Amino acid sequence: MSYSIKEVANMMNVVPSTLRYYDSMGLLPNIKKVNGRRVFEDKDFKWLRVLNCMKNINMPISKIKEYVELAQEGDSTLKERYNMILEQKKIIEKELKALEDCYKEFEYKEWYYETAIKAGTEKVVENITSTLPTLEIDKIPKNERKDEK
Amino acid sequence: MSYSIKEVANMMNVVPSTLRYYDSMGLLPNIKKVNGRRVFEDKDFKWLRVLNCMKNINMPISKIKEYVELAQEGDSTLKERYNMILEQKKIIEKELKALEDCYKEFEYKEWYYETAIKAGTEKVVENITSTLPTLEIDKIPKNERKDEK
DNA sequence: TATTGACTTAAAGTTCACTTTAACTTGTAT
DNA sequence: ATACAAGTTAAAGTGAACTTTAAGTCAATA
Repeated sequence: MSYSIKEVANMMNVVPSTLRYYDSMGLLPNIKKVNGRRVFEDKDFKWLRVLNCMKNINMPISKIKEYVELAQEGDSTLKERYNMILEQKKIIEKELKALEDCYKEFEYKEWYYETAIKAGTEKVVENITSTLPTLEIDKIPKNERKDEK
Repeated sequence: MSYSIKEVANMMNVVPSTLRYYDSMGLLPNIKKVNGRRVFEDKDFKWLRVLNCMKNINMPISKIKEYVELAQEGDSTLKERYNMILEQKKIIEKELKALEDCYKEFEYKEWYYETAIKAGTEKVVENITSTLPTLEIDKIPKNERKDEK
């Protein structure tokens, strides 16, 4: 099967011009062209899935491009790519942790507003909040902070 | 206890000018000023934690500002704020799901490169990948896709 | 044959979230 | 007294990731 740029854009939940932009940045190597038009084939989706994933974790285009270029060079770059994957995995782990902490904060806020709405005022709830556990902001270790010298 | 802008910036892992920018955008209401200088107090950290959290989930500044303005208006906006929280909770849930799927993809990639490096070539692994489960990109329901008409 | 619709490129424009700069004020240390 | 460090504002600058525009190509249909 083959797919037009519009079809693939729909699958990835972006507009066609975004895919053209990615292509112009070198993120879509080896895409077939027929009469000057991009034709996506089943084999391309293996990479599109990874690309979609890299975009989801806000990996910068420059970094994705770097990965693409290494992949183009073949087996000699296996270790480098492996290391990139390990590094990104760590970044995802951090992001997941941050998101989970935020989720907890929002779960608390949900309860906060439910309680406040029942009482008709948040004055009541505000006093309870003082017993909240400390959150991410308090847990950032000194040595990981910016602007320290 | 009171804290300078630099101290608070360190705690939030940003630079002072970022906090000044947030302030200029209305994200830091009711911050005390002494001799024209911002002085952060313990009571401010309740909001700073929430702000930190909202930034973590990439909530746009305009939306955060909206929330701040509602909070400034007092109890009459409790329901509106409650709904914003519920909406954001849903967004976090989606983001968490996407991140988890990406994590799986990267776990697979880790195995992929470990196998390829052992074999000295990725040719061997490429054949195995065909049996991989489909990922997020294939699961996006038609009606949630952009550019459809 | 003419029109329509989906594509193409190159280049300019937009948005967002900072970041930097320049000129200035204030409190503390020498 | 003077210099320094750390803060201040307003305004201009930056970088990333698109998005739009303008002008054109091509294949299928009226």
